[in-house]
Amino acid sequence: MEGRVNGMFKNERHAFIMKQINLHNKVLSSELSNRLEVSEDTIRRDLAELADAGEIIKVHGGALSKSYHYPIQNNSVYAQDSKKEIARKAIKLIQPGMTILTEAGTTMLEMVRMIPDEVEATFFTVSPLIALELADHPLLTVILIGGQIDMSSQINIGEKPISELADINVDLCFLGAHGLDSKAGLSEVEWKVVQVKKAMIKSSTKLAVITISEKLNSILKMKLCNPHEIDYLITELNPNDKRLTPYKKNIQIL
Amino acid sequence: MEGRVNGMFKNERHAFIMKQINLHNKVLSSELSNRLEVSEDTIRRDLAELADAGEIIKVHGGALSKSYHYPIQNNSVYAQDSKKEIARKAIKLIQPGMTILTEAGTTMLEMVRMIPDEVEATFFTVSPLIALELADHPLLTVILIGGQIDMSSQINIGEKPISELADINVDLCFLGAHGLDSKAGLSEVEWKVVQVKKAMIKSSTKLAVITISEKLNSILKMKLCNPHEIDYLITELNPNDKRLTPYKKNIQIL
DNA sequence: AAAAGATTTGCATGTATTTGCCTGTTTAAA
DNA sequence: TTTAAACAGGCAAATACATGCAAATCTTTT
Repeated sequence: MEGRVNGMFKNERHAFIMKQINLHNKVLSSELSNRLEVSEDTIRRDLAELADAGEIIKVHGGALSKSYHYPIQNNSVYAQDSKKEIARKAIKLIQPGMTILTEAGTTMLEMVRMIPDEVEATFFTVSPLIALELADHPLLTVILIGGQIDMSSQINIGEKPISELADINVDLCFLGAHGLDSKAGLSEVEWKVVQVKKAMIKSSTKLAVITISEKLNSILKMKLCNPHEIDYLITELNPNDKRLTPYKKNIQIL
Repeated sequence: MEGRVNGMFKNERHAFIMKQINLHNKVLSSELSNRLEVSEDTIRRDLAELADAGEIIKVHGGALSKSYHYPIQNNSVYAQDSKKEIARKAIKLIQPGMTILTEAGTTMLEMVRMIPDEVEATFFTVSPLIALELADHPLLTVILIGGQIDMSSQINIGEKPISELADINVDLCFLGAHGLDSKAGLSEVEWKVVQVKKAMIKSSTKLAVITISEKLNSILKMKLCNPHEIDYLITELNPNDKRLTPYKKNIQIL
């Protein structure tokens, strides 16, 4: 029927797939099909060939790295759809040329994955995982703020990131919420994490808080910031949902 | 029938094709045929000649730059086993309480995965992926040296990591080798990467070079360090293998 | 300068690859 | 169990390819 749709050779596709697999240790046929703009059949054949060559391990729906082991276990799918919806809203805040600061978390990861390839912006982040995912986007400049890795929060903590954050000034900061209350504002559990996030807030002109509705109206031990310091609140709910009413006073709901 | 349509000789076409390939990393037969106003047969013959001469890599529908495909595909079954063997040797260098600096690369990743859980040490790294993998080990302290992510090398580059590296002092540095020669020492392709790796070497008391034997006896554009600056050389070969003899003068072979 | 030889190129023929679509089947999750 | 997604295999179309050949051009020789 047709030889090659766009200008990508089979070899290039294979190379791309291998790169993705080396990076993420897994690929989904559907995603590849989308990204490379070829049919799923073609991707299936590609994966079959690579698997035949012993380069990857084929599984139902995609393929895995031959030496897989990876710190990303995305098995709590319960809120997957919500997170996608949140991500969709959050991406609208990203304007071309912006400088953006993000933290870690599955919602953030979901958002980062949904950023279109055409977006051009500069991202700072304290999360290695987010940084790697961002770096997949061709037009993004990604700057990882180093430090000691804290596995429970998946971000870099300590003195170094805090002082580095003090030196930057970004347009927009995306934070997840562990605790969020209309009166008490953002709160956290861990002191070390709070220190870093406070520094993140201080470095940013605007603050967007991203969270699933479950986390609303909860107050945790460590206070992070007041409600009026938050500029945008993004949840999976409709902005007019009455659960969001208490927040409307200070915050723009998306 | 007709020899040359317009005023372009075969050599000129070849030169043009090489220019295009160096510029875009790939060419399409159809495009070239259009652009140069010759038949696709002629282009095919041109590409075949250039491929025979080893200048390019021919693929169905066009050709790719040699350097494009080179660094990507090194995941044969054999190489995988070699990397495990290398990793086993490298781990023996890790003593409890040590401070260690590592770069990126699949061999490094393999090594990091094989580190036993009981090992207690401090790791610095410029690779987000390695950092995440290291952070899986309960007793390791992992410090990620931040900076702008360079996707081709998978490490953080730029001024920041270099100045940060200047502030630390570690017992042992693990480097992979892109080019290694008994007389010329370590070499690299990319300037930006060289800068970071030089800083890594400077911060370290001992230097261990990790590489599969394929990479031995190769010299690349950018020099990284002299052979006598290398303390350990780790390959998948038996230390008594004669291919390693030239290196024994300056370096301890594991 | 003319003839002979070599090279280069386009064309025609038949073959091979690549790819999307179609069918029905298997698989995995709700 | 039911249902949607993923799969395998076959088919058809569009290219891409290899080969042989003849014409045009270039090179060498006479």
